[in-house]
Amino acid sequence: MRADARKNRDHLLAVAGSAITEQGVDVSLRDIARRADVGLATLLRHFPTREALLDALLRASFEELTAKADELETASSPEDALASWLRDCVAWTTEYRGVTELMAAAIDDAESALHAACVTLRAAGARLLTRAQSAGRARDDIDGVDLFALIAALAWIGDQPSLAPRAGHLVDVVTGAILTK
Amino acid sequence: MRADARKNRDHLLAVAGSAITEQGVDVSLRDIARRADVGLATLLRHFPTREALLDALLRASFEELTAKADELETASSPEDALASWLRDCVAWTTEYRGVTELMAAAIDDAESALHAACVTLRAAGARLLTRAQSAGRARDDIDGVDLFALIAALAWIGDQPSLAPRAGHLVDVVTGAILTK
DNA sequence: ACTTATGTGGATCGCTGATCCGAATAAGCC
DNA sequence: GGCTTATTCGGATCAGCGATCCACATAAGT
Repeated sequence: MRADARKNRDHLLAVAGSAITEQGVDVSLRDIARRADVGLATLLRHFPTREALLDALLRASFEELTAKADELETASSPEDALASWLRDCVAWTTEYRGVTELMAAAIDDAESALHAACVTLRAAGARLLTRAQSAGRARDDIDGVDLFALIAALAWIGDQPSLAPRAGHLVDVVTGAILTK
Repeated sequence: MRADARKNRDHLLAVAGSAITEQGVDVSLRDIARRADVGLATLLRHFPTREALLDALLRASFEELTAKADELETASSPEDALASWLRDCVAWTTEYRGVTELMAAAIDDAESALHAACVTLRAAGARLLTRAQSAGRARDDIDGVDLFALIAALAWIGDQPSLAPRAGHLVDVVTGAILTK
């Protein structure tokens, strides 16, 4: 990649990061380009879709969450690992308002740039769930997809200004429903 | 209201109903106007915003759900009433893909045309919850807002094509978390 | 310094919802 | 039935969106 292209790409990612943090993932791509002093076409060549931009922007976070799951798998009790990871996932999405929507859409659209990352994340959660179930610490009538749905739904609550204050408590309520006493 | 205006209004509501059922609440207003053989301006004069259109379209459903809550309050046991109403609410939203988003936004935007209906619905749920709590059948650490958030989140799951198949089961899971044994 | 392959961004397209205002028309009156 | 007037209508227009095209600028390799 040419040096100027690399510089534009990095700069765009940085600007997109702040713009999305401020305004949510639905921020106008034209605005991002303007704030980066770059033409809209340039932004769209580096990141052909909004999903591609978010994929580049969130890749590090995704890997972090997946790694965290792996770490918890050996470092904590099955129930603590699951509860803690669930909480981390929900907390993470609050940084990127609206990202839950895109992830839910990406999970069953193999063409989406975010698809792979979402599937990996879901698999990481499924491992923690299976482990807890094997230990008799989580109910057996849910699977990885259910877990992903519940996490996404709780994250969605965190995205709604009116409901966000309850998100933390409701994570506890749902966690209690997943874990067996 | 003039006869032609009334006719246009009713026709628009009917067309909007099918369009939204087919394509979700984000359907283009221009499309609705086209399908109703009417100018876009006419649609927008009758219903100045998408929320106003949905308010007119969903008013009957809202009243039905509220009435159902009132009826259940006397006709069923506290726990059955709550569980059944929760299920009804979630099932209802599946008819109007995307409506959950708008409701969550309307609940803390007093200017929204949907605001009043959402607040009333939330209050109806809160009454059922309080009754179950008084009977010792529901956990005491949640309130009407939490219940609304949970219902909305479950409805949101039902809106996501990839997660919708799990919605029914997850309603049971969450219901189990709300009710005490 | 020159050539070439790469990157850029203004212009444009089709779409969205919002608004304006001249034309059409229903309702009320004589 | 014919006239007047207040209401309603909808084509035209605007600013915004993401997507695409292509003449131009420029970095990289010789």
